[in-house]
Parts: sequence; structure tokens; C-alpha cells
Amino acid sequence: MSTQATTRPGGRSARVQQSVHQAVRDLEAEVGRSALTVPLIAARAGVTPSTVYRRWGDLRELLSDVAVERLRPDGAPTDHGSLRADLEAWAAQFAEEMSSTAGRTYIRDALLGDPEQGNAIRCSDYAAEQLKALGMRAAGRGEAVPDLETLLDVVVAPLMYRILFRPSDLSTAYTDRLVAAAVGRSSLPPQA
Amino acid sequence: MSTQATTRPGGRSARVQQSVHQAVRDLEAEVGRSALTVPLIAARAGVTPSTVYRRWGDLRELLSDVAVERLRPDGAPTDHGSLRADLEAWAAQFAEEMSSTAGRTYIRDALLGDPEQGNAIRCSDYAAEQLKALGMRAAGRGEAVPDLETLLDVVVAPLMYRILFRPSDLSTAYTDRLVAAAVGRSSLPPQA
DNA sequence: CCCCAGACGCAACTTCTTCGCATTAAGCTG
DNA sequence: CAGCTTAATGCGAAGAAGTTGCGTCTGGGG
Repeated sequence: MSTQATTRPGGRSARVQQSVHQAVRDLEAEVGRSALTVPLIAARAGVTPSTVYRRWGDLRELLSDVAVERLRPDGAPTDHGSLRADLEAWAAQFAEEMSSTAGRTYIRDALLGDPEQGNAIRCSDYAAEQLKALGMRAAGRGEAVPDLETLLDVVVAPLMYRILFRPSDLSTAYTDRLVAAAVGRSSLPPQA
Repeated sequence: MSTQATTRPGGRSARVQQSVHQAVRDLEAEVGRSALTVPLIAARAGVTPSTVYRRWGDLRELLSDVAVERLRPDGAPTDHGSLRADLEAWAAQFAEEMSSTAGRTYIRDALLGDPEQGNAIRCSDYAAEQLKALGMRAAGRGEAVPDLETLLDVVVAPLMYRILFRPSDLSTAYTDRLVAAAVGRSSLPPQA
């Protein structure tokens, strides 16, 4: 049901998906998220509501799909010269983006769609990819690197938990502390 | 909007809330969660749909309220003689309950309601209360105890992250490892 | 005992959602 | 490249859900 994979990649289906996604983004900015409805989105996208219902099932799934797209990182994380600095910068940016009202909404939307765990795991994969990139870069420098599971448990999970369950401030002091705990568990890869 | 506090404590309002909550639980078991609708629930509860809409706003809020109630812990966690054993038992039980399909659904439902952070934080508070009880019990034994924030970051957050974002198995080996990391950060309270 | 405010039932109305059927377009085969 | 197959879309009707105003009732307070 995760629409990207099952749809015919080119042609009309792709155009419809694109225009519907765009309609969601536009309308969200114009009328606010709470006023979004399927008929409204469909009208803006130039399709009939039944098309949206058939493709996405309901509004939640659609919003979930759009939210995941927005959570996709732009590119490779910037290089700050050391693993610790890279992680600190990444965590600070992650915390800032995700703890905003908009960021929290995207995470919640992404999480709430698709009970069969399609979109939620993609969120985690995005973070994992970024962290893996940082790790490989650091390994190339000869630095010791904590494994991915550790980074997810020690850095990402606490941030996400606070964002979802407890309105905390997520200061740089806090993210730095998480990073410090993570790098403390570093180990050199077997082949290095 | 969190219905418990704002309603008149006794009398009809209380009866309505109780019967509606009960109707949700019954129907969830009978027809399945995806078939739940406000009119259906209202009919079972013996009230009109408009009553439900006025009290809860929409189905999501209602499900969120019911889910939070189900996530409320039964009583004080059992005593296993040491902080480490207590935490291990608590974490194992937490992981087992929450990673089931039903448990995940409740968490998601709780998260789903109320953008203004009412129900989500209550989930976290339930865990925090349990952990605080464990901590005070351990402090009474003279044990060193990690502070609550640490426990939430090191034990609860990774579990919740995996439950929500990554379908992992959450074995006892894993929960024990989290507990080990947490007790490693213990410190004696100032007055002890 | 009476009054006031909040909560509820009722009913009409609007909007959303589902479904069958016809049509169009994409991908595939010869 | 022409024809075929199948998925996806548009359309419209029917059904279900959500919304709202108004009168009534219940529970708390004077």
C-alpha cells in the first residue's frame, strides 16, 4: 500500500500522485492542516475524490505519505572534521527540525498512517542512513565509531521520545550530552 | 479537552463517559478497531452521536482517551530485591506488553489524539511514576540510583523507539542490556 | 425550594465515503 | 508500431458520518 512501489512508475499515475502531494502541501500552508479534507485536496489536485480514496485509503494514509516525504533529508550531512563534531551538528539540527510544531506534526502523521509499518520504518531509515554516512566518513579518518544500533538507541531514541511524549526543550547542551554518551561507546571496526 | 478533568465528577456526565468508554472496549473486541465509528459506539453506549462529538470532538480523541486508560499501570511494580532486578523485570514486562499488536495500537492511539499534548505526556508519566517508585524503593535499600531522566533516556526511549519505528524483537537480552547501561550511571542521592 | 449553567436528546442539514460502471492510459507482445 | 490486457481514473448515485441549532433535563449552588 505504500504508494511509491506499487504504482506504475511513469505516466498518469505518477502525475496524479505528484499533483495530489503538491495539493496537500499547498493547502496545508493555505488553510491549515485541520481544514484538510479529501474532497478539498482532490479538487485542488484536479482529480476526483474517489481516486484519492482508492490510492491512499483515507486521509491519514495520504498525510502519512506526504509527511514521510517531507522528513526525507536533503543530502549528505556536512563535514565538521570529526565524528563527535559531526554527530553534535547532526543531532542539534535533528532536534531543532523535529521539535518544531511542524516537525512534530510530520512525525506524528508519518507514524499514524499505515498500521502495517511502512512509513514509520522509513523515518527511522532516513536517520540511520545519515548516521551511517557519518560513521563511514569517520572510519575513513581512522576514528573509532559506535555501531548504528548504539547511535539509534543513545542519540535518536531519546530525542524522538521527548518530541513525541514529553514537551522538552532539547537544547544543544542536551544533544551534546547524548552524543558524548554515544561516542563513549565507540569501537574500531574489525578491519581497521 | 482531556475529558476527565473538565467534566462534572458525579452524576450523568460520569455515567455517560463510563458507558462510552465501555462501549469502545466492547466493540473493539467484537467488530475490530477498524470498524469503530462514532454512531456505532454511541448506539452501544445508549447515547446520541452528538453527545460523543461534543464531549470528545471526534473519534480519534475518544480512542486516544480510551487507549491512555488502558496503558495505565495496574499497581506498584513487584519487588525483586534489587534495583537491577526490578528494572530488568519492569523493562521486560514493558517491552512485552507494548510490543504486542494491541500494545502498539494503544500507544499509537494515545499519540493520535490531542495535538496539544495531553494524552501523550500521560503515557510518559505512567512510566515515570513506575520508575520513580522503583528508584525510591532502591534508595530505601541504600542503593545508588540513576535519576529519572537517565532512566527515561536509556531504558524507556529506546524501547519506545523500536516499538514505534522499527519492528524489532525486544528480547530480554536486549532489555537487560539497556538496564545495565542505566544502572551503570547510578549515583547516590545527596542525603544518603 | 428555586435558579442557573452545563450536558444531553432530537432532528434537519451538510459533507464525506463507498461503490458500480464506463472510459482512458500504460505496459506488453507479436 | 499496432493491438491487446489490465490497472487506474472519472463520474454519479447511494449510504454513512459529521455538524448544528434548539428545547429539555440533570446536577450544583444560593
